[in-house]
Amino acid sequence: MPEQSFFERVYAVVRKVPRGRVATYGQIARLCDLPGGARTVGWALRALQRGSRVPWHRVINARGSISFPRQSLQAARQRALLESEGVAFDQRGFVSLSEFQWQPRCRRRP
DNA sequence: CGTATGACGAGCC
DNA sequence: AGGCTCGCCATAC
Repeated sequence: MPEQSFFERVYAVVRKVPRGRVATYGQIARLCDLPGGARTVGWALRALQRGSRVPWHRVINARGSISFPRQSLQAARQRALLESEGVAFDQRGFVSLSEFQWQPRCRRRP
């Protein structure tokens, strides 16, 4: 088995984020054993092809907001997808992480 | 192989 | 609140 790239590890983890929940870029990086790799997670998601099974829209930034420019079509699409899953945005466009952040049950211990 | 690139994050103003 | 700097790091070129 060839070693999977960091991107592939990111995709594997993001696929575990359940409907109606969100994760942050930094959270995904930590779950991939690369603390500080938040930007690289964004790079990985950006590289996704249309039609992938990776729920990229469930990944938002550490402040609970969408990391696309406010008025962009991408931001609107991501928000619509999240809202369709029941994720609520406040008046400023923020998601309450304490309410919606995904919390994996078990972690592997080396 | 050096430099550039980002869907980031923490801190500061 | 909103915007800036700086550190971060796997890929892209």
